[in-house]
Amino acid sequence: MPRAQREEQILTVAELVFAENGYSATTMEDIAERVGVTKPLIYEYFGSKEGLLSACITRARTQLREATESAWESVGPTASLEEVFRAGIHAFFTFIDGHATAFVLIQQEGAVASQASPLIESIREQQSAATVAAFRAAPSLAGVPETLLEGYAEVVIGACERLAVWRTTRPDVGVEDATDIVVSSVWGGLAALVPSAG
Amino acid sequence: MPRAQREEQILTVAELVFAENGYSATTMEDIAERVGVTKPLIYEYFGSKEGLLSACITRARTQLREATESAWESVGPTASLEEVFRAGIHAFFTFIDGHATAFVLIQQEGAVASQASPLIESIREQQSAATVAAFRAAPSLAGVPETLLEGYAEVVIGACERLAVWRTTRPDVGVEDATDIVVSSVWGGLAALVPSAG
DNA sequence: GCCGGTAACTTACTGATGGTAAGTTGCCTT
DNA sequence: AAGGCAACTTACCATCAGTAAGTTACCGGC
Repeated sequence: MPRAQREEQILTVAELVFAENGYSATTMEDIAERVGVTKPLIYEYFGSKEGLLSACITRARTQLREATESAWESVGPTASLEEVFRAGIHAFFTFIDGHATAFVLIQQEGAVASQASPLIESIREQQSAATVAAFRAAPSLAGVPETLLEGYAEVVIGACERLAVWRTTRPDVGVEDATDIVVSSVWGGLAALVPSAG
Repeated sequence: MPRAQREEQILTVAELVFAENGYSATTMEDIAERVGVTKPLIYEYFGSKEGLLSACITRARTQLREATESAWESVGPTASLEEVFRAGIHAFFTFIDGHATAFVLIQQEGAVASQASPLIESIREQQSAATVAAFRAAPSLAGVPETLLEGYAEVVIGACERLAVWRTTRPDVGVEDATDIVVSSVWGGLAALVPSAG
């Protein structure tokens, strides 16, 4: 099997096993066995156990960001800032619903090495940057200082991630409900930034 | 040395070492050596490596919650809901500023066992519960449904934790700035809940 | 249609480390 | 003094991350 394809396969299996058993309880042989190869091949491709986790998280975070960006784009150019805002949040919760293992994995970020693996951190920043870019694209937010915009983006992302965790213990809270909670709690503050409207 | 005292000492060292090197890169002997005891004693007291991490996280989260609650209490009974709200958030960021290792540790939660170890999860819930209780104590929020209140609490906590991470790469953003960002982005939504005012 | 090379993959191993069994020391109570 | 328990150690095992040294099979060039 060609390398690229095998790597994808390993990542998929690893994501599942890491999410099921947790990082430290998972052995490289568990993963190798379920893929149908032997350990050294995985080391050849990913370097180390942490490297494998990093690769899994990077892929999951990239998928998450792409899902969000795609929602922003598909909302149409005539949409109001609030519509764009809501669409992104809705896409976030929808993605989590369909990729539970990926999300469990993202929470295992802390398991990876000390000096916050710069790779992981850069991927994380990409999502903040994308959110900031979405804000900045809105003409109504033109005059708002960059730092404030970044702070708001972090607030929204933090709120979404935490609510996603909360939702795993509250099956009665659907995607729409979660979206409503985020929008209604944070939208007011964001709207207050735009000079003209409220 | 009496057990209770030794346990505190071990927790303090472990918190430091885990925060410095990350969970999987630290060995039990690293910790034992820096404490000045041998491995089996730590196992006697904390059961396992994960047990030790759990104990560290539990202590750190408890301290964090207590700092927040204490701020709520000391704000006085005549304070408005907004003042209470702001005081809690301010206390949060102040605590993080003074306990960097504890906070790095809290982010390592994901490193601990599979299906979110019930112990860790219960500690996490304590903070949400405390925040909800603070909301509920406000007469103006009397009629708001419980689920919504819980959702808002999660939003605020998520926003604060994420901003705290962000702040580690933005030294120019002080405690006051971070507090302002959270209050200004989320307060509007919370205020909208109270029937009479806006 | 053989042949050199490389990509995909394996067997067989090592060292580190999480975890444990079986003590040893010393204080504290009776 | 004796008994017992709490604090702590030495010496060990088993597992698992990581590696060295191959082996197989495909693929391009002559």
